[in-house]
Amino acid sequence: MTVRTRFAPSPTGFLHIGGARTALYSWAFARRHGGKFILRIEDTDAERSTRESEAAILDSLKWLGLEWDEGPLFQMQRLARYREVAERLIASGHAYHCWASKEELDVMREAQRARGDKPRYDGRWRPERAAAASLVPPKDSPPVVRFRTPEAGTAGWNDLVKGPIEFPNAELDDLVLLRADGVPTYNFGVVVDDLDMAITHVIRGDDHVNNTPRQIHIFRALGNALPEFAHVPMILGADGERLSKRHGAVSVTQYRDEGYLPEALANYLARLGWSHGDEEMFSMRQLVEWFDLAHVSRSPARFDAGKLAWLNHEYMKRADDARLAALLPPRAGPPPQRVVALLKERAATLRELASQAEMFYADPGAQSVPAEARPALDALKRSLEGMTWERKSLGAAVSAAAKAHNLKMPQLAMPLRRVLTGREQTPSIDAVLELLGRDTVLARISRALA
RNA sequence: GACCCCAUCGUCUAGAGGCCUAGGACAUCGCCCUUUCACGGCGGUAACCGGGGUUCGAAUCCCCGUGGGGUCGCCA
Repeated sequence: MTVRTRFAPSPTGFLHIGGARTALYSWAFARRHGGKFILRIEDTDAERSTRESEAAILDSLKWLGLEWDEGPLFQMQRLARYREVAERLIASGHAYHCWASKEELDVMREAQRARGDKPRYDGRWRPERAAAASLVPPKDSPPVVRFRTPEAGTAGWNDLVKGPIEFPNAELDDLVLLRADGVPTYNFGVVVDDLDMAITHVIRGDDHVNNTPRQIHIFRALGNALPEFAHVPMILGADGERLSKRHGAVSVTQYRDEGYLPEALANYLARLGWSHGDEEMFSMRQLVEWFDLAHVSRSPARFDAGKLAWLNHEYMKRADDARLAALLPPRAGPPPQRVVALLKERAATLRELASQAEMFYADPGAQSVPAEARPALDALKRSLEGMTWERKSLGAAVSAAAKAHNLKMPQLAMPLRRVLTGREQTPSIDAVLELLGRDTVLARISRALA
């Protein structure tokens, strides 16, 4: 049997890093086993689903390199199928119509809560109970379809990351399968789709653990074997709270926009909650080779922006100059590729790289020079005028000028940095001179000396 | 509150009864390199939540506490 996994986001917002990691694991697992990774869009929440979110999610997945083999498949295009399956469940006695209004249910839950009970549907429209209570279906309002959940016994499975999990059925109630308008609810859509798509391994967030027993009952009622389930823990903020906007960037697109490299984010996310011994840096290729559910952590992990930045920096240092240059905003001046070669080692993100690159593109304006450095700077200027414009000799010229005027290297190099770039923190001075070019260098020194 | 799950350095983790006087990485601290800032090199501080068992032996198994997270919708 070939492995088939899926990622099933609802298009109600950007792709969060938690979702991205789930998708990554799901993808890696499929690839690892030579299976298929399928994308499904759970757009049954008409209120909140948007095309923009859908596009953002697909973009994020592609950017991370998570290519899917089938889909995207849209639930709203499968309404007839859900209705058909619901009818089957009604026919077999596993589901029934319910006319309880939302107001009525609110009152019921309120009363349960007041009594200290867990709020849940009481099964009042189960056919036998409705008959016993002489309930009559109202003519004007169409019913929803509810699932008849077993009242005794338990539902359990062997979770591929958490191990055996079991819920008493008494904890569950009769959930809605189909709304009055025929749109399926989450738990029903998932089961029908996972069945139709022949999903073998359901890898999803921890927040779905409680839905699993309900889905198991539906799978069984439909007479089907269960897929394997694997619930991966949540990602929490640095403070241990559920990740939210106030923790800073939480969406994949935000990280992209802030200048992170996709392979770095993917690597970080993969490592956050999964391990292969002590490996910290690995390619997607290696991830696919190594990935296994057994080494996914069972407890939630805190997101560490500092470590992500470190990893990104590592990838930046190793990245191809031309590639990084192409990712920077275009500027007129020294060849971006050479600027990148000089700076990538000192920038943790593309954003930082771009801002540092400005030292080679923006005119720093007039800079003052300490009196003690003026004679040496003037001498340097003269020797620069006719010399070969090559890094090694440029460096020699600077140190010669400093020595001739009894200055320590920093006493000349620092003012020179300021004059040329407006900054005191730059790559080595000879490299700066070379890249800036003779005309610019001479013009700026003259201006400073004037 | 009920139910479910979890628990190793500040953080991410290695660890599947003896290999652990608990390893790695980020962060942090110190030293070295150095014309600045970085990079790099070397070194340090730092953890098995608590209590009971089981065992010749427990970070690893069991129980109870405690703590954390998740879920209790015609939202996914």
